Amino acid sequence: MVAAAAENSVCVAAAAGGGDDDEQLQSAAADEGAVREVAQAYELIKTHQPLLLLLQQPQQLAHSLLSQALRALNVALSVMKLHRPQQPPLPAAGAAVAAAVNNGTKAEPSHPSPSASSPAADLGDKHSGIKARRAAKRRRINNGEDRPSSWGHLTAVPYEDGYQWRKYGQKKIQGTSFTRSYFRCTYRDDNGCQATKQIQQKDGSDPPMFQVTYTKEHTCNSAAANVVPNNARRRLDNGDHDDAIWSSKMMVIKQEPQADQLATVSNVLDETPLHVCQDVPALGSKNILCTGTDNTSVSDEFGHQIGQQAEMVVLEEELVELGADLDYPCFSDDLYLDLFLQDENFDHY
DNA sequence: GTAATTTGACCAGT
DNA sequence: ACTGGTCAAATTAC
Repeated sequence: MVAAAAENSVCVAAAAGGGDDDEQLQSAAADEGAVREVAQAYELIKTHQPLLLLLQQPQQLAHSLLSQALRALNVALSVMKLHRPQQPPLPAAGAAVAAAVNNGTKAEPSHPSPSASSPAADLGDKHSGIKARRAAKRRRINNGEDRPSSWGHLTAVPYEDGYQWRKYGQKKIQGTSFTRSYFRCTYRDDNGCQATKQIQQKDGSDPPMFQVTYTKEHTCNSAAANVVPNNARRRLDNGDHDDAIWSSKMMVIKQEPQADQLATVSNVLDETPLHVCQDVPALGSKNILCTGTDNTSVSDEFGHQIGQQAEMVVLEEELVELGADLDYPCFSDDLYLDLFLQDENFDHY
């Protein structure tokens, strides 16, 4: 949950071209979906927090986990809100979404209405054909026939999104050093779920960053069934990782064993119906979290020593400047937020 | 045997 | 013609 929530903190619109009406619509819809998902997770944890604090032992660990997860989600919402100030109102989002989005300034939709350009003006325009097609697409979008549903984010853990995917293709993309992998929902044939996902490794950094692009919403109920797909787990178990992406994943798992473990913990918190990672060591044996103000050295959920207390203060100030609501007393850094702050390309999305 | 991945081929859009 | 996305037969793993 923490990882997934933090991933969403760098959630961006996938349309890279920019400057087009359709892409603005897509971007708005993408952000809308991202905010909705984060808010849903936020509300879920918030609702179950009292119960978990009663049942989980040790309570301190449960408290730390929940606090960090809530904080990560809260920061993600704040950051998304900040970077999309002209986001149109959300249609049917929950109370958390409304509270989070309405907390700040809210402007009218930035994209012009379809009626902004008159049909008469389009006539005689040498680009009337293109405009007509765009208008037709807008009509399809408005009618729900061709709803824009492409969104993506930059992440170090491209496989851990709670859904099960089946790889159906891989391609070398022009101008990139790494192949792009294509996935579709495992339940496409069973449930007709049309969700697809593309994973493109962006660089060879440590950890490697991946651009993950989703298309179409899930219509199945496979969410959170597995943090790491079974097929990926199988391949990792076998040490079969010739593919650049698989090897990258292997690297992530090998270098950050706690990441996989934390995802498992998050799974438990999510009331996951199917829990497949029951062979991991006991929580107490791992340094998953290090929170609080007394620590001189701070670790992220992967166990990285990410800095001293003073650096945490600096990071917190940066977040406040970004508009994040750091209203959680158990503040600690996490890798993804760190990556977000370091991501110079973020503004381009 | 079943299910998932790999990879070259095919197709549509530009 | 080129490129990205998908298909499907072959291959691999359990």
